[in-house]
Amino acid sequence: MAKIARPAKATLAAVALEVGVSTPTVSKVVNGREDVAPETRARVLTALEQAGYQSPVQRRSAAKTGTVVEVVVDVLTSAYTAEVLEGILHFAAAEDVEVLLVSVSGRAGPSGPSAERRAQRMVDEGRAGMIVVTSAFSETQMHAFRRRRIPVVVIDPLNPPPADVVSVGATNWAGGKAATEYLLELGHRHIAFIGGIETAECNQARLHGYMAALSAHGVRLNPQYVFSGGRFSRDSGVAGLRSLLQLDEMPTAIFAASDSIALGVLSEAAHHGIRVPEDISLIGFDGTIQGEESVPPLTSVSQPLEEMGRAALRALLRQARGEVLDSHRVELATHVVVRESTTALTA
Amino acid sequence: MAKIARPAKATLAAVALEVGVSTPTVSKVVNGREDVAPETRARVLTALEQAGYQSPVQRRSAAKTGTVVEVVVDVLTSAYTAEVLEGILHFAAAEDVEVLLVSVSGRAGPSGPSAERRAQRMVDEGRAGMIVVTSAFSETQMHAFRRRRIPVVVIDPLNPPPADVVSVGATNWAGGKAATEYLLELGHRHIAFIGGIETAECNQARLHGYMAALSAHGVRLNPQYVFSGGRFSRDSGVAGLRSLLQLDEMPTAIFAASDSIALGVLSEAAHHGIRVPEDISLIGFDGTIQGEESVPPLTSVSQPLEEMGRAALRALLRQARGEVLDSHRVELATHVVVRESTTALTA
DNA sequence: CTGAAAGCGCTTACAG
DNA sequence: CTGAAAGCGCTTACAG
Repeated sequence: MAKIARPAKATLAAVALEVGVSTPTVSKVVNGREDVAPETRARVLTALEQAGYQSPVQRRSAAKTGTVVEVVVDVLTSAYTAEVLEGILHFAAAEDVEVLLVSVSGRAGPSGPSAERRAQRMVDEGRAGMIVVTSAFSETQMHAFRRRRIPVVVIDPLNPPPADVVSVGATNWAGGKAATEYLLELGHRHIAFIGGIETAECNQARLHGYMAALSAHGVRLNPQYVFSGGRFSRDSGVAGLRSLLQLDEMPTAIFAASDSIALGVLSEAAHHGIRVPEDISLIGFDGTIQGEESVPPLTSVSQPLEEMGRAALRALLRQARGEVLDSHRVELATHVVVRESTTALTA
Repeated sequence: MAKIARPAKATLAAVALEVGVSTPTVSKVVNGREDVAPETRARVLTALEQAGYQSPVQRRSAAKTGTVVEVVVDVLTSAYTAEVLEGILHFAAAEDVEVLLVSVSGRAGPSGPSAERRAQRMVDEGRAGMIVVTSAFSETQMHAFRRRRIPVVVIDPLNPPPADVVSVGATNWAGGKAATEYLLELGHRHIAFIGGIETAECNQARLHGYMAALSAHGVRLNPQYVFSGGRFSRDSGVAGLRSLLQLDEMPTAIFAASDSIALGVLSEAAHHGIRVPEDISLIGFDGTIQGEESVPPLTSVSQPLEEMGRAALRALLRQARGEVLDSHRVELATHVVVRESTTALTA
C-alpha cells in the first residue's frame, strides 16, 4: 500500500529503460536470439531477473495453473507403493495439488542425460517439485534438479540422499530391533533375517536392529541365518526359505525385512508342508494391507505408509513455497502389530 | 500446399469479419464478459469454434506443453487397479505422454458441480483427456466433459457409458461362462457365485455367463448360491462364504467375480478349517498377481489388465488427435488360468 | 449491447 | 550488433 519505491511494472520497455537499451533488444534476449552482443545480453538478463520479468504466457499460466507435483515410483503392484501413494493422493486432494505419476520400473531412476531433460521439463511446465519413492539416484542426477532449484523429497531412498535433499522414512533400526525382540520374548533363539536390497539404507538399518537385539539378549549371530541381496519382494522370501531348508539346523523364527518377502516365505513354506506359526514363526515389515489379509494374517512391524506419503508431500510443498524446513529427515514411528504368524516357542 | 480456399488465420479480427461484428465484441465473448447479447455470443462462439480459434496462451502452451492425460481411480490398493495403471504408464512412457493420477476413493466419481470445475480446469491446463477406471459417473457429469470436447475413455465402467464414450473391458460374459464350465467339467454341480457391485456391467455379465453355463449343462440355478451387492473386494468373499456356511447344503465350488473376492473366501475358509481345493474348489476373476501369489495359487479367469490400460490410453490419444475410432467398445479376450485352488469333485 | 478509437506489450523487417 | 519505425493481436474505456 505505502510502498515508497514502487518498482516499475516488469515489461520489456521498463527493463529496456532500466538497462539503457531499446525494447527490441530486450525482446531479442528474452527470445534467445543470437544477434545480441554478449555483454549487452548479460546486462539485460540481470535486469530481467531483478525485475522478475515474466513473458505474457508465463504470467497467465502462473496465474491460473494449479500446483502439480511429480511422483516417481518403481513398481506399482506392491502394497507398499500403493499405500504411500494413497497418502500422497489424499493430502494432494486436500491441498488442491495435482499428482503426476511417473513409473521408472526397470530403468534405474531418473537417469543421467534424461535427468537434465526431465528437470528442464519440470521447470518449463512449472511443476512444484518431485517425490521419489524407494528409488536410487546419483549425485549427478540430483544435480540437474538442484541447479534448477526444484525441490526433491525422497521416501525410503535406496542410497543415502545428498545432504540438501529431504528424506522421509520410518524408524527402521528401532523397528528391526523391536521385531527381533518380540521373537526373542516368544522364546525363539534361532532367528533368521531375510532382507531385501542389500545396500538400501532401510535394509541396513533393519538388519542392524536385528543384530542389536540378538546381541543385547546374548544370542550369537549365526551368519548362515542372514540373507540379503534380492529385492524387497516375494522371490527374496522364496529363495531365503529355500536356502534355510538346506541348513542342518532350521531357525524357529524368521524376520523378513518386508511384508512381500514374508509373503514369499509363507507361500514357499506351504509348498514344503511347513506350517506358520506352528513350525516356524514369521514377522514381516511394513504393515501392509496385503500382510493383514494373508493366511495366516502376518505379524509385522507397521510403518505409517500413508502418513509417510503425506509427510513427503507436506515437506515438498513447504520447500516449494520457499519455507525453510526444520529437518532434512522426517522419521515416523514403527510398531509391532501382532497377528497370527508368530507364536511362542514350544521346546 | 495447394489448398484452394486458404482459411483466414484464426485471429479475433478474422472471426469478427466472418461474423460481421467488431473485434472488441469477439474479444468479450472469448473472455466470457457478460455484456454481449446472447444471440451475438452464440454466433461468435460458433465462428470461433469453426475457425479453431486459440488464445495466445493456448497457442503457445499447445506448442510447448507435453501431452498430459488424467487417470481417475477409486482405490489404489487393489491389484486390479495397479496392473491397469502399469499398462497405462508403460504405454504413456513409450508415447511420451504424462499421467496425472486422480483418486476419488470414497467420493462417487467426478461429482456434479465439481465435474464442471474439473472439466474446465482440464481445458485450461490443456489436458488431452481422461481415463476413468471402474467408477460410476452420471450422464450429467459426462455432459461437462462432452460439451468441452474432452475425450473420455472408461475401463470396466460401473454403469453403462453414454453412447459416445469409448469403453474398454474384457469378455466378461464369456469369461464367466468359461469359469463355470471349467468347474462343471471337474464334476461340480453345486456351484456358487459371489459377485461384486450388483449393478456393475461386468458383474452382470459374469453372473449371466455363469447362469448360461449352468443352463447349458442342465444344472438348475440355486438362488441361494448367488450373492452380489458388496464391492469387488475381500469382504464380499468373507461375507459370501459365511452366508454359504448357513445353508443346509454347501456348494462344492465357488466362482468369485474377482480375485479379491476369492482371496476373501480363501482367508475365511482358513478360519473355518475348510481346505481349498480339497473341501471346496475356488475360481477367481482378473488373473491378478495377488491371486497368483496366494496360498494356494488361485485358478482365475485372466483379463489382460495391462493391455486394457494400454488400449484405453491408445483410444484416448486417438480421440485427442481427432481420429475417428472404429469402435466404441474395446473388448479383450479372457481365459481360464488353472492353478491350485480347483480340483475334480471326488464324490 | 455495440464498436470506433486509443493504447498496451511484444515482434518483425530493415537501415545503419 | 543496435534501435527507430511499423505492425500485430488483443484489450480497455467510453460514447452512443
